[in-house]
Amino acid sequence: MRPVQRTSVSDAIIAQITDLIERNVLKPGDRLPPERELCKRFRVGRSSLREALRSLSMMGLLEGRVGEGTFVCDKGQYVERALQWGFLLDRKKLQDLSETRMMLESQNAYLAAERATPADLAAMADALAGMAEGLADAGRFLASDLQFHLLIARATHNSILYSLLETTRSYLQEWIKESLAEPSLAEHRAELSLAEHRQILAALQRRDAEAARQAMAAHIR
Amino acid sequence: MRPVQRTSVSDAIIAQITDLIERNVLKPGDRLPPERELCKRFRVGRSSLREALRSLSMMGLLEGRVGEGTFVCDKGQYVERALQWGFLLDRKKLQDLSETRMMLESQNAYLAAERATPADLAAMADALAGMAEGLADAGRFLASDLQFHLLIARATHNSILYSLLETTRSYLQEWIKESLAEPSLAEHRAELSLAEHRQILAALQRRDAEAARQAMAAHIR
DNA sequence: AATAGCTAATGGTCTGACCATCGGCAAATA
DNA sequence: TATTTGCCGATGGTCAGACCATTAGCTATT
Repeated sequence: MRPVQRTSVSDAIIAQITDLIERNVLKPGDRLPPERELCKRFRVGRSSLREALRSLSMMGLLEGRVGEGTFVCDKGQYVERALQWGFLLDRKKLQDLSETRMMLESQNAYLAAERATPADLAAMADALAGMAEGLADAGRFLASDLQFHLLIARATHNSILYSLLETTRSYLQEWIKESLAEPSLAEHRAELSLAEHRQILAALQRRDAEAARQAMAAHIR
Repeated sequence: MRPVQRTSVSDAIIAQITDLIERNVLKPGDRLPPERELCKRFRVGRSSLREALRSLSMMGLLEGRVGEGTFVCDKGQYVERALQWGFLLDRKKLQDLSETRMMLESQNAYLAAERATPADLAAMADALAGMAEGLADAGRFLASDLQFHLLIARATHNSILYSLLETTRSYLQEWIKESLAEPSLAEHRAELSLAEHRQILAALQRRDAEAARQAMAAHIR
């Protein structure tokens, strides 16, 4: 004998809808049928359906607009929502997350050195140029900085690694902002950061994987 | 003029409850008042309340047990769950996943070499013994194998890394099973695998992080 | 051609009801 | 006395129906 499988109606609906989104039957921007219609199709009450939709909204997969309908969010939104609960993180967890990110980034740099296409490298160079131009404009500098890191992840041509790094994106952004926060050191730090990024890019262009990894590790540290 | 803030009842409830948990007024294991009671306190309908509770359950903050009540989950599993949802969406790429796993495992070995406690190492030795005894018993061998890898992840004492590896585990378990499936090679492979595990453990015991990483990388490759 | 008003559709919320399950208690049983 | 059985109330899970606020799109007035 073994524990019987006890399924909840809402969970079943959640599973079905996420499956549809995964299989791309429901594409970002698509509108779902009205709730009352879904009730009839799923043969469930509106409460159960709404609990499911609410959970999916909370995860950033769906978005309900009064009077219009329920829509599929474009991918990537779910991460922001999820990490919006960041304030619940205790210190240990922040440390763990930071460590995980550093590991991901340095290893990404290693893989990127082996796999980056000329187009990838050109995009990174662009991002670096953006950082250089934005030395005085903190907002632009940060945006270019973030883009640079994401471009490296993309250059691994590994969707999982990219998605993992993107998951930590908002946390990453906050971290970058803080690291440049002190007004007195801002300029100096920015220049230092820029120099480090140039080292990373140089290693990538040389296809020197080990150097790229170490440069990235040093940069983040 | 600016867009007026339109607050949703469920969101307000979610905010209140998460706030209570954050301030530790609600501790893990605590039981919430019954739903009908909460309705009266919050002055809301049961639908809205349940949508809120359902979302919190989905995030791993609460857990509802029929006939008993609603309880606060222990040890925030929310981040892990968020990450889990994160890349649940674009699997399909076993190659990428496999590569990610190799990266995680080798890096885990590196960290574990620096941080494993004597108890961690002892547990790994036990798992290795289990593998040795299970050379003839495929099921037991695989179970010990899996446990060994999880123990390494645990030895990093980084909850995020552990949960990431555990998540990839379910996807790759089938694959591991198949890799040992060929009857002719089974014994040979198992012995080889055992030897490789011994090398990894030896490196961990020597606190040789680099060797541990390389041994793990070689093993998985 | 532009605006104001109307209408239907839709998500958001509330209420009341019924069901399945669980814990605890009392009665029946050994 | 100790154990089992059956029952009852509490609770989460589900359903159905209703009302409200908002939205888009159409219509008629200006």
